Amino acid sequence: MNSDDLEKEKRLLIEKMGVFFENWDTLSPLSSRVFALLALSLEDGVTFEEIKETLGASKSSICTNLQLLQSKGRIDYCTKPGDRKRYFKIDDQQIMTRLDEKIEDWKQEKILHEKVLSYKEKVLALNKINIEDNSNLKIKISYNKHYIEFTEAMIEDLKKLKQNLLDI
Amino acid sequence: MNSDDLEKEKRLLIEKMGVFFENWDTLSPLSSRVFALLALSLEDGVTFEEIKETLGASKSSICTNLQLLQSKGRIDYCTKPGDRKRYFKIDDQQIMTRLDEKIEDWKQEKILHEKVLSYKEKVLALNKINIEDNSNLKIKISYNKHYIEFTEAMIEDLKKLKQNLLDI
DNA sequence: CTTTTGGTTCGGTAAATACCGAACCAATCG
DNA sequence: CGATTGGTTCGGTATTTACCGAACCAAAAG
Repeated sequence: MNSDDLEKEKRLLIEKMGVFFENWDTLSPLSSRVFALLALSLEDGVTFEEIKETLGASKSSICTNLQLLQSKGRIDYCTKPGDRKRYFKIDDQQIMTRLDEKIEDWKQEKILHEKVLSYKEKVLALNKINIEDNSNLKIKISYNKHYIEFTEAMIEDLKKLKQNLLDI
Repeated sequence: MNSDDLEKEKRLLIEKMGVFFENWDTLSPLSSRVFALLALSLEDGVTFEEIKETLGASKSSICTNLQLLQSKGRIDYCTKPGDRKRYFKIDDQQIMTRLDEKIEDWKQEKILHEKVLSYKEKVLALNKINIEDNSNLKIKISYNKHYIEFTEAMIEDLKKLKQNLLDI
């Protein structure tokens, strides 16, 4: 295993992670590869120029995608005294940020399903349908309620995982 | 609350759920609204024609998106004896399917981070860097390891949630 | 105060995605 | 059998998204 092989492995990994994160975190292809590149770095940060060169993209695209990733809380940068360059790196908080986003998403899903349930109950009331008379309906409604419970459990689990991470 | 108000509430909900599921489950706008419509139905299924009319989309678009949702395991249909129409409905298994997909995603994320760690260790080895000499590096590497543990915990939690759902 | 460096902004193009209409097929009906 | 119903397929267009180049700005160096 020499330096060349490692460079190849790096490029391969950037590509693999790139494809994965595109869907996983809904990033543009380039954003995703920038993120991957930073995740692989052992330095204190990677410069604009180096990112541009390794990914072979234009200055402007790199810039926009760096801004995008920063605004999403996925990366940030630091500077070194007497050096105007920015050293981009993965945001230390990014996992937390993403966990918080996931929690928000599940909360949203829960709220929506509560609204679905409430809508269905209104329909039943308006049409004077007794749920007990129709086992199919009964199953549907109880399924809804179960799903809401499921989202609650999911949210609780995510909160616990978050707390575990904070405790490290 | 009359029938008209309910119809309005339904359309509003379809729109809200539509927007949400587009990102949540990476569906096309129309797919997402079809899914929402089916989720709100109290009947045993909704016909092609009714979906088309409520969503005001073309026959072909409805068709393609119904196929897409079926291939993703999000919806399916049943037929009624002596009736050629298909009655589309939410797939009973869809939550399971989605949970399984989530588990697969986290497994993938775990694998990728293991590869990142392995890559980093190779870089250190090649450059004969002792991690103990550099607290920054040490933190980075241990962060990686913690993250892998985190993905494991996440996967376990998801599996438990899945089992709970199966037990209902 | 000109030049260079590091990065941003904006207008435009290329590519991907979502949707549509028309032609089509297969099953049923008259 | 031809007509109708229920749904599919395919070619094309509109919209969105991703990216680029060129002009630009601000800080520092010469």
